Amino acid sequence: MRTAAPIFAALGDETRLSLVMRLSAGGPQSVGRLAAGASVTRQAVAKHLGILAEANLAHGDRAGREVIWRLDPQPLDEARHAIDRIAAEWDSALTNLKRFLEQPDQSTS
Amino acid sequence: MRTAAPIFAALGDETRLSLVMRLSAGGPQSVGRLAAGASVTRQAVAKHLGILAEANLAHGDRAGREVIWRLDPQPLDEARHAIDRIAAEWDSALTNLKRFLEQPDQSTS
DNA sequence: GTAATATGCAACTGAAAGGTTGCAGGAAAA
DNA sequence: TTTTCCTGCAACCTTTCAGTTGCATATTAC
Repeated sequence: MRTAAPIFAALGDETRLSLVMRLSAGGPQSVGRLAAGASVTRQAVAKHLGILAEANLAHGDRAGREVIWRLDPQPLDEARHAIDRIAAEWDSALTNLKRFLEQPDQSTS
Repeated sequence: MRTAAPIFAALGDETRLSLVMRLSAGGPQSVGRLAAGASVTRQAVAKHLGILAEANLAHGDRAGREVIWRLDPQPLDEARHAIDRIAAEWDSALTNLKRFLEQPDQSTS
């Protein structure tokens, strides 16, 4: 579960999240093409892609003189499961609290 | 959608993710109790709680001389929807690619 | 009232993150 | 073979972040 933190951290940057969105919507793309649509330099984009790769969220394959980057969906599942687990436990905690509050106090009988 | 990045960023720290997990599993707790189970100082925990509050993931209510912190589940939903959207578009991109590859080349006929 | 407990605020430090510029190297086009 | 294009590497700068220590404040307990 602690392994989910780096994934969230990788998604927790506006530029990187934008790259992930464009990779998911537009399919595999080269570094240059991704950089052309970004508001930062190509080197900054390359750095962000490297961070996504370290989180196993994406990887690039060389094709001639360009490198094509594509998403890697498994870590997304892990992140989603982490959120699901938090939400589920939180819901059950709320349910337990509600049950506790609604239960008549039996010590007064 | 860009609003999801701060939420991911808030979840992208091990200490904070651990706090979120404990709040979801153990229910509302005071700062001191959360700090007692953490590996960092109470002030560090307080800072992290403040960051979670800025991301609207949690909030604290004063109760006497302590402050009770509880989770705020709505932003979690937003984060989950962001992941769902990425995964959905990614799946459709894969499906389109597969369809393209499997389609017989009609220009050769 | 005094002591103990729980929290908040402020200043400081070290490290990491995001960004840039400049240059080098390899592949493709002329 | 030159020239152009795409990418990687390295150094540097600035800002942010995580964490700490020390002190002040408010509330409960004695």
